[in-house]
Amino acid sequence: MRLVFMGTPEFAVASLQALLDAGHEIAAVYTRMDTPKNRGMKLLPPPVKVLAQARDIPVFQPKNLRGEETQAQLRALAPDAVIVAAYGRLLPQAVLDVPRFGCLNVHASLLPKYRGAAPINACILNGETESGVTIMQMDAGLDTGDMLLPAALPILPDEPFGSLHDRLAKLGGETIVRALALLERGELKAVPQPKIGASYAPMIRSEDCKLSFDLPAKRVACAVRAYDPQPGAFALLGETKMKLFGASVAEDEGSLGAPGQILAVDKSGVCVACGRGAVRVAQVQGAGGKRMPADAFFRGHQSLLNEIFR
RNA sequence: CGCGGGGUAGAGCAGUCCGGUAGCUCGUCGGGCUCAUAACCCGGAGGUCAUGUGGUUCAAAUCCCAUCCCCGCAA
Repeated sequence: MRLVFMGTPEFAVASLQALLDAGHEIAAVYTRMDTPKNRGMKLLPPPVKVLAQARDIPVFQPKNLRGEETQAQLRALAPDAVIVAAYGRLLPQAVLDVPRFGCLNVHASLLPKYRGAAPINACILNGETESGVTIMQMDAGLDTGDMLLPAALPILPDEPFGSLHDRLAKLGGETIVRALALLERGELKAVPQPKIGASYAPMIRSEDCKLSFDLPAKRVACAVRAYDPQPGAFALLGETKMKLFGASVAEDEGSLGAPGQILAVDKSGVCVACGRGAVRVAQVQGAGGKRMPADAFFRGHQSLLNEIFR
């Protein structure tokens, strides 16, 4: 099939790769503009652009898709379908109307749950045991279009965001390829999203990553995992901003100390008291430092052992 | 020229301001204790203090200069 692909981050790369591997013709790739990133504010291309250029696929990076010229350009590409995966831009109705089969979206949740920008994080934050991807027929709303093909995936015990992200990205690629095969045979059925059970997963703000040890251990552990490895859940230990990774529930019940108090450090990590129970955190990252095993960190920062996470 | 931290033993750090014997917590090796141990006790090995064979000095991990490398924040 002749396709146009729209996507930006690492999550979308897996889908683009899968479409290429499946032999689809990618007429062009739309992605967001290069943005200043990293040390020195270097201008970096989005991951999708890197892959597209490596395959000599034309890349377009319009500011948005509302312009008349941009839309004419898309029409000229004459795609059978537009595949969208984490593009980060809204598609106006004029764009949705261009392809014969419309625009299909790869969304990283089992709709109608977790519509929006950060479904994977929200899913882990809420302690879900199952997630998945949904191929959706896009409409003018935000992730409100008809469902075409869902694919579920169990979340592993203590699985961090990064791991689930990678597995969902892979599943997304497999599922969009499968969906297109069904579409070509006319076997893809559109099912409206149920009204009940819909939820919205907003973009992550940095303050969302601030941990509160007053919460039960289970919720603290979920919060750590939801932002592991990026951008990293954090708390203050003394004057130092500490990021925490690799959390699991150490004790489910009871009060073992003041919330945020360090109970023990060993090879498996640092054990921190919560409002109820305690969590074990395997790795930490101090201000200006790199991520390392908790026991290694505290070996060199023993005075911090008496501080309270807050 | 976005802001900032750092390079000292296998790991994580202190020492640098105020130059003067290379230190801490671990790991490792050997020995001891123990029914036993990831526990405890004793002992040992392991460092050109990133680089220059740079400058200052009687003397540089420490002060000055230059170069290389690493990392965090923010987006």
